[in-house]
Amino acid sequence: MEYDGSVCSVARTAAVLSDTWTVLVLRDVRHGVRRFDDLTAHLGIARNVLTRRLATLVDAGILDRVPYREAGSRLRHEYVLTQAGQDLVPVIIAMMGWGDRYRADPDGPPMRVEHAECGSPVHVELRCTDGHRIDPQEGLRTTPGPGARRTPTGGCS
Amino acid sequence: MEYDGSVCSVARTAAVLSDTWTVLVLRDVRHGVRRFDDLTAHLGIARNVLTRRLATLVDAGILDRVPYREAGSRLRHEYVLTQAGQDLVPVIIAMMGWGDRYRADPDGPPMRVEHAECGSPVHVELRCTDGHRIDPQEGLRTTPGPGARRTPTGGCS
DNA sequence: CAGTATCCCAAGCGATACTG
DNA sequence: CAGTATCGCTTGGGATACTG
Repeated sequence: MEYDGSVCSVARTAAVLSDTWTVLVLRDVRHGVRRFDDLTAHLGIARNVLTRRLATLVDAGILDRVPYREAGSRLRHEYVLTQAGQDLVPVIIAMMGWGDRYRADPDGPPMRVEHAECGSPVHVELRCTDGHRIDPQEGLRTTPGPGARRTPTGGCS
Repeated sequence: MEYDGSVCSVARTAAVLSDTWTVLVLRDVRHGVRRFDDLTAHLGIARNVLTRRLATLVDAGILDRVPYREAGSRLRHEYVLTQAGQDLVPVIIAMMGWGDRYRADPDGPPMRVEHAECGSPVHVELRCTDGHRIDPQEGLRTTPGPGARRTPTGGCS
C-alpha cells in the first residue's frame, strides 16, 4: 500500500510493520527465537505465512538469514536482526508500554523489560538533543522538513 | 486477529494499529486535522473507509467524537485524541524516527519534530525508572511478568 | 459538509498437502 | 527440520451513488 508513503516517514514505517505478524516475529527474534520451527511453534503462525513474512523481512533489510550447521545435521538457517531491525526495538517497547497500560492483562503485564544493569523497569521517553525530557502533550512542535511537499491542505504530516 | 494477543501487550497494540490507515489518521489528528473532509482530503482515503476507521478508533477509546457548531451551520463533529490516543504519540514518533533513518527521503525528512521550548530535534529513548539511558542492543533484559502464561516453548514474549 | 450504503477487488491468513 | 505449493476464506481498501 502506498498511502502517501512517498512523503511520510510514519507511513513508510507503517508499511513495513503493518501486517499481522511482523512485529511479533521481530519480538520473538529479539528474544532469541530464531529458527523456523521454533517460530511456528511459539507464534502459532501458519508455516507458509511465516515463510513469506521472513522473506519479506529479509528483503526489507530487517532480518538476516544466516546459515549454520549443527554437528551431524545439514545446513540450516536462522534469522537475526540487522541493525535496522535492532533499531525497531524502541518502537516495539513503545508498543508494549501502551499495551501494558491500555490493554492490560488482569494479571499484570505478561512480560517485563528491565535495565540489564540495574533491574529497573524500562520505558520510552521523548527527549530532545539538548537532553530535555519532553511531555508528549505539550512539548512537541512539528514543522515541515526539507523533504516536505507543499500541498493545498497543508503538506505532509 | 488474535495471534496470541491474549498474552502479549505488543500483539494487543499491534491489533489496534495494524490496519493501513490508523496511524496516519492519528498522526493527522495530532497535527490538528480533525474534521472528516479535511482528513479525506489530506490522506486521500476513501470516505467510507474513513468512516469505518474513525468508528473503530472511537470504539477503541483512542479518539473522541466531539460535537461542535460553527456560527450559522448545523452540528458537526470533530475527532480528538483521548488520553490513550495521546499516549500513542511516542509510538508514532518512534516510527517516524525509524522511517527517517531507514526509509529516508533523498531530500531529507519530510517532517521535523522539535522540542517546543528549545527547538532541538526530538527522538525516543529507552530509559529505566532509575533514569539510566539504555542501549537497545545491550542494555535490556526481558523476563516473564505476572501475567505470563507458561508454555512449553518458553512462554509469552 | 459529513457522512452512509452497496459492490467489487486485492492482500493476507490459515489449512492442508507435498519435498529434500 | 525447514520449508514450498495450492486452495479457499476473510478483511480491509477503493469507487460510486445516495442523504440530510
